[in-house]
Amino acid sequence: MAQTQSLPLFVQISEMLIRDISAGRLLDGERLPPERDMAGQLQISVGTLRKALADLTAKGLLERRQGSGNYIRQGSDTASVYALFRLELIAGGGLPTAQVLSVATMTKPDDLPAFGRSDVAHRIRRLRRLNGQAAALEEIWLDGSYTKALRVEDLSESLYLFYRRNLGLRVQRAEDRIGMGVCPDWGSGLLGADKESLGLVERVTWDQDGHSAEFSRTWFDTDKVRYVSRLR
Amino acid sequence: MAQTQSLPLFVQISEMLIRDISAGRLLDGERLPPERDMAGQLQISVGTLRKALADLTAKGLLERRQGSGNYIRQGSDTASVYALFRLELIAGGGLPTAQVLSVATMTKPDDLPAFGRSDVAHRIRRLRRLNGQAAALEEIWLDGSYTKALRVEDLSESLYLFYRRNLGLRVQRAEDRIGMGVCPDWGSGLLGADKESLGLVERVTWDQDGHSAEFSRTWFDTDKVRYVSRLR
DNA sequence: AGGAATTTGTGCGTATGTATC
DNA sequence: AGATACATACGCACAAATTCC
Repeated sequence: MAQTQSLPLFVQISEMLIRDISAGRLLDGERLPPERDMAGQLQISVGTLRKALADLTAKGLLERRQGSGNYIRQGSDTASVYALFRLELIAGGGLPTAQVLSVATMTKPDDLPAFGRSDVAHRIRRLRRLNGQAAALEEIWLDGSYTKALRVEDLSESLYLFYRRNLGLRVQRAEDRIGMGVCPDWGSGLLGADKESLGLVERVTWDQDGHSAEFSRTWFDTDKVRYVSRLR
Repeated sequence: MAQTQSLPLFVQISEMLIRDISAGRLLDGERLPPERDMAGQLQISVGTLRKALADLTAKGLLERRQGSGNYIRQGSDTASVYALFRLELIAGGGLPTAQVLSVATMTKPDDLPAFGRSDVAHRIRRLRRLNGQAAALEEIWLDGSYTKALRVEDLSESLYLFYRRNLGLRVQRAEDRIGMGVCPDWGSGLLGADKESLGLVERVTWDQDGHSAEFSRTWFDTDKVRYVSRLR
């Protein structure tokens, strides 16, 4: 099992299992083979497998029952397994898409809280939709230490996928502050009927090394949309 | 290292370190001894110590740097280390206290979402304060499967401590839904000036076995208070 | 600049405890 | 009560990152 210059073995196993769940090869409620058997099939040690399974548990995809077995727990959304937070329609669900409005790089304005290790940051403004309907405005400040430049065409639908694949940045932890706020100038009109007051979530995220990576604000109409955060 | 009928060793170590941080015996930025030395001092194996340290990392209290060392990262709030979520004054901080208004046990009303394994639930209503000032109303529905009866005098300041110590219930995961709502009848007047609309967080929590344990609603004045959730 | 020493990360194997079936 | 299966704990070897000289 030599595996230099690739991801750690337990990460490979964990991601393989996540793919199996996403693809429907492992179904909700299904029981996995005993750890020793499974480790034997995969040609890895029990300890390594256990580390991969602990990862799935942390993501809420697995339930481990001592004396019983390991059971797949497929969350409501398999697509956004990596997502710690999501927007959803009050009615429930909604297909999420995101449209990048602008990207800019500048020295951090004074009204931002302290985060990251650089004086500069990339500002990403997005309009997020659910089932095609405008649902929220988002302004993300990514610390300048991860990349020098950022272009609109770099950004795929999933920011976190881009962060991970292109910048080597993995978001490990986040803190949300929930309150109300007024619609920013640049977003006026984009959310439909103008409201005096919108739901506002301010978020700071941290990377795999414990450094704060992003500060972001998300404005949304609380009559149409809910903001869901998954904690552990 | 026999340790029957007490908490696992790695949990004991983790909690000891958290107490050390809270008490100021370990300061922000401080570097811990090498793992092997530390394990030797504590008379435990390196693997066990590593599990405790992983726990601190997950809580955002430690930064581990390969080839360098383990560094204390003291969050803004040392007191509520166990908390996944907290209320704070917009100005920042505030000493949290909670006053139980009522406890009742009944079959679950229809307007609750599906959670837990029992048909009955305990309803706990609390008034939460910050620096003595009324900050939020809270209605918690605890699934009936954890205990038959619940009395006001059972409940300590920290519900989660009570859950763990008396009910064997450890909250492992939670999901918050953020929106707006109107003040419930039973709480009118308690939050001071009547508002048309309050911040509302609906929360479902899961126990160590992956069963949903609680459903709760928290109402708060978004002009005075912010709701903070810590994700991982 | 570069190599050695230090320190954490990964992976393996094993023994024993404890919950479930 | 016995078998099964996960949980905890120990120890070792080597890899990778950092630091120091």
